[in-house]
Amino acid sequence: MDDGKPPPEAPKRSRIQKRNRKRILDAALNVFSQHGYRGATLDQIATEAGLSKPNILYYFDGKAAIHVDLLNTLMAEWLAPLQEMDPEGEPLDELMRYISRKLAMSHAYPRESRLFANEIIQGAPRMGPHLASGLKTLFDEKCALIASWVQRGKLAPVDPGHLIFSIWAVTQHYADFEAQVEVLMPRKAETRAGAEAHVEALFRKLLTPPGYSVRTP
Amino acid sequence: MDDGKPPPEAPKRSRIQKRNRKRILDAALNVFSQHGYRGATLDQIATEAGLSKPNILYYFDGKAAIHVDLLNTLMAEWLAPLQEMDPEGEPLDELMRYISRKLAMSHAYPRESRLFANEIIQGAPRMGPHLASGLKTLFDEKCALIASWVQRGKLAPVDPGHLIFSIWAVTQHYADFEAQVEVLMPRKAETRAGAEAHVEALFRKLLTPPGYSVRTP
DNA sequence: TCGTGCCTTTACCAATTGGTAAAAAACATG
DNA sequence: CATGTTTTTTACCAATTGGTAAAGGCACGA
Repeated sequence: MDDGKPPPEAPKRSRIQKRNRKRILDAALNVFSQHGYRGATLDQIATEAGLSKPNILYYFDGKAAIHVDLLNTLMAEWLAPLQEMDPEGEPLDELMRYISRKLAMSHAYPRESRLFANEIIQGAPRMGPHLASGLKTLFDEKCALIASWVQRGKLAPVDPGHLIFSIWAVTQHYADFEAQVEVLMPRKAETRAGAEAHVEALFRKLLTPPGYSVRTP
Repeated sequence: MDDGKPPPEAPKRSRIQKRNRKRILDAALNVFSQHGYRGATLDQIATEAGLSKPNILYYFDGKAAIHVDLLNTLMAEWLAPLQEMDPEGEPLDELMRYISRKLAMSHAYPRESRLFANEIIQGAPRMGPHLASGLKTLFDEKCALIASWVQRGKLAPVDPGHLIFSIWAVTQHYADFEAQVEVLMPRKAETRAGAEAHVEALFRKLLTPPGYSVRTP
């Protein structure tokens, strides 16, 4: 695959460039995550960034380039928790820790979650290759790892792929459907703690292998 | 609330009107569900419907009206399974049946699911009232029902609100993130059966109360 | 045959879209 | 302060946007 951005080569950006690029990306994250690619406008991004439209096009090669930049950055950070699931660790602990980190990320970075959701809902037109290469590899690798854990009896029998899907679904739901959650469950502080407990219980019950240290003998 | 459309009064639409309105709504469902409200264009809807743009505006009072019509229709059908969860039935059966129906709907109506997802992700700007009134009432009612089931020991202790959220999240995920699922799990026929089994196991394990007819004594 | 009411098209609009050219301003550095 | 470079603004542009006005078509009963 081609890298749109050069991490090994020197980006050598001036102070001003770094500051303004960050402003633009932050504004674009707001706008893209709320309206999707086509629904977002450069004028809106410019206004939100406090810059003029031509000035934005001085820093980025067009609307698409901003979107791609956001998506690239996002993917790397987004997949880190899954990547760090340790084959050497205790299987149930590793999975529960992954779930917990994923849920925490949804709470901390709801805009990123919605940006990603928007792109996927629209059929991933600007991210298809990204998915098929990087994500697919990681997904398959971790599926195999989970399958081996199941085989060794360290986890209850479970379909690894669908397990990962349901983890993503449940955790990201709190970010992507925030508007709905807030209407239906207005007390915010409680919601977060409740979500954590619920998600923890949901997956612990699913994954705990039979006869694994029953709490009520 | 005000009704945009008159269900009690006679809609009295001609053959042609019924046919063309259906065409327009179907085309609009495609476009809105893929691009969100702002990303959708009347020209695109018109082309997909096989009609001219002014002709579309002969049947609907503008882009917003089409969107609202779709959303109204959607909400009614979308909530039916939850509505039909029977207070008199066997709790675990009722919930598992609801989950199964919800998953089936996501498979059968992915466009509707994505239309709804798009609207919520964007902060539900054209559906806030709808959520706060109709949905909230139903949600609270069913939460109370589930809570009473838990109280009677018919279900394992669970937060009803978060339970419903996780049911929505997991089931809708297969529709909303279809593009991702298809990349990561290419064999389609198996995916559907696997999803059903996984979701069933996930929630059955969560909800089955302690000592409820253990399969492996 | 002629209306008449429903449907469709043609020809427009003003506003907004992503994007450009080039001048002007700000900045850095000798 | 003079000079070259980086950044920002001004003034545009063609294409697309949602929407309108008005003229045509079309079926159908009197």
